[in-house]
Amino acid sequence: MARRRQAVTIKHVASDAGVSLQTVSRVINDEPNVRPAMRERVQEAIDRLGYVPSIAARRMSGSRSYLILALNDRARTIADWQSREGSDWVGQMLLGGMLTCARYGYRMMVELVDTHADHVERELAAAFAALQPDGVILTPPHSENPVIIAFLDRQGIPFARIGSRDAGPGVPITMDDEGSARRATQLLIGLGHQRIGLIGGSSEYSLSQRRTDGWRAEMAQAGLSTDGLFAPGDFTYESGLASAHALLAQDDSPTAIIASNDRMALAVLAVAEKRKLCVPGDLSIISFDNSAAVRHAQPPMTAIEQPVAETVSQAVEHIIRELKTGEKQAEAVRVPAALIERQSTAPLAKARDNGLPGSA
Amino acid sequence: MARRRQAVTIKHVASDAGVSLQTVSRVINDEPNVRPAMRERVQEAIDRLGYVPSIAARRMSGSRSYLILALNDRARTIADWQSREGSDWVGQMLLGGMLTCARYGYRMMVELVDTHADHVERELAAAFAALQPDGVILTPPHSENPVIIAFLDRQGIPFARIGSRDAGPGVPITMDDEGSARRATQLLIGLGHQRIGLIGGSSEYSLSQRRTDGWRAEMAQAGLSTDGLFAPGDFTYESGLASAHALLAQDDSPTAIIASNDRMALAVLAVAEKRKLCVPGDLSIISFDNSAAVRHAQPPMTAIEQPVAETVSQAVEHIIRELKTGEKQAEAVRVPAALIERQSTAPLAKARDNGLPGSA
DNA sequence: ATGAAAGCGCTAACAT
DNA sequence: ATGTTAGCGCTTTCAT
Repeated sequence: MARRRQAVTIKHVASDAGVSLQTVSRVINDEPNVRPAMRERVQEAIDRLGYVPSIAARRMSGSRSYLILALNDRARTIADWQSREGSDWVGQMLLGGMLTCARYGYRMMVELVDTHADHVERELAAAFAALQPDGVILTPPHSENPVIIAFLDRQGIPFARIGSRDAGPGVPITMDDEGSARRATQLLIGLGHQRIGLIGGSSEYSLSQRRTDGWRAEMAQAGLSTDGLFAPGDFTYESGLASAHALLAQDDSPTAIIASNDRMALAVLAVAEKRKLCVPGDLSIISFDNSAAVRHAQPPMTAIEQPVAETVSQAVEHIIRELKTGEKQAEAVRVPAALIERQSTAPLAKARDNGLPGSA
Repeated sequence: MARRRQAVTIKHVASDAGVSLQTVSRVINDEPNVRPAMRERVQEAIDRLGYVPSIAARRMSGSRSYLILALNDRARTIADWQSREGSDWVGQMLLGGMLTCARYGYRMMVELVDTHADHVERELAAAFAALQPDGVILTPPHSENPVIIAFLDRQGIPFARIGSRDAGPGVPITMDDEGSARRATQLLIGLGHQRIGLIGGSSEYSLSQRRTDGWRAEMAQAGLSTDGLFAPGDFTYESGLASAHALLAQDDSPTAIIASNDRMALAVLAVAEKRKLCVPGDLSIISFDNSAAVRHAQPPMTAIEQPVAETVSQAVEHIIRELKTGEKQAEAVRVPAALIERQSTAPLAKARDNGLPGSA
């Protein structure tokens, strides 16, 4: 193993440009008190030598690590990767996060942490001691884990909480769950549906509540009842099956169902098929989460896109801004989500009202 | 911005245990020349204080960075993420890579690099200067980029080349492309097919050639001709459409087609539908790459699983072994891939021979 | 088997 | 506006 030292250091640049280390440091950190001519001379030496500062050395001298850590739930993330269902949270995070980080000279690293477990704190402390990140992005369900939030607050480190609207330390950023649920409900109402069911998400996620709230609010505004139209779920396919069965077994069963994620939407589709209900002829379905499986389902499903990349990108922007200016962002951010119409939603078939299956 | 210093350093541990820094260093690095009793005493102090070494400080003193860099092609990776088609290379890389790294106290970082471009070298040098990784994992098409390989070789850094079988510096690791192609061909021959077509992958990837070779070899072994049964492709859906049309427009068109990736397989399915061919009644299809879209297609497709996670995991193991022992692994590694049968493959329908569509 | 001293590349604090 | 000095936390010599 050859000892791999930095090939070209700030010293080389300094001697090449005939200035002190400090002046070079000022140039690379874009600090004041350097005359333009001098700045130019130093920059030229930097370019000529191909100098790039070492992150490790910068961190050592008590400055930035230029690292932003994305904290994801270990069990969930691994399960998602293993299922290969294409609900590619981490990929979308990296898409938004890495590219935005790169624009500011930062890098993004993914770290897996167990939400449940008494050792969260130790795990976090270890990751921080090893990596010393400058900022952190929390994803659900970490975004609302009081232990994690308190830890980050104590560190005095800027962080974003994705999927949370709670006040408190850290910037809360959501993907407008309530608004999306309202828009989905609106779409169905516009198609003539009146009995619109909703399968909720895991109560561990506050966004589940917000989606349910949005649906209830929109139904109420249209003067429609939600009695017997809510079924609980926990984001698993199995819970989707159970809830779809429960909703559709009723006398006055819904003519449309909104599922709080993609797997439960696929479950609704499966149940509809089993009950010989045509989608969208007899039953309209809308999925929260526009994953590959949803798009390739038969029929392709109307879905709400989760703008994960855009959300993480904004989170990074906030963190870096706070790092630079020191001012905390107080207000919550809400990233709009698109509703994509496909073939799982259709006008309510009148024929069904007289009890006859199928159309005229 | 509070100055964030290391909370507990090697100094704290040393004074807590009443030994010198050096002894603590020996313990955490598992070096010899420490008496068991002393080792234990130090370890206890480490545990009590929750000490974790700083990666930056370690790197600074000319030792490891405990970082393994995964180099992915920028354009391709971003396009994959944006398409959201669920062919989740990076996710699977992280699944295999991060977890294996963690077992050895390493971390994995993803870095995007342009394969084409005169500035590859500068980009690489910058990433290395900033991050100083201990090892690198090259993914296609980087795995066969001579500029990148030469650069890494000059650095004297251990690296793996995924998807390459070429000799040279770095450990070549493939997912047994040739064997998988043979097995897919075998399956179809076993079902009675004789005219088995193949749509090749981009010639920029050597694995494309290996897949084609496997198919040709297996056909030859069964005494079957491949005349007019090969169509070129470049992994895009569009190229899949063109090639499927070309193959199926012939008089003596194939009764089965193997597509060198998932998108082209989906294209074959679309073309079959347009030509009123039943899958698998009139045409069997096998996809290289078992992505979500392939599994949710109508019908769900028989596919070859790309064991990306396992492959990257093995790559990490090799790199860390080389880091520890200093000995290079010479032989190429071949990770077996599973062939998953679904409903896009079926026995050759005899009825079709007399020109009548459908079965008896 | 253990310890002491030097230095890695950089920045903060303090000169000038 | 520029330079000098003193570490940051750790590992590598080199003593003992």
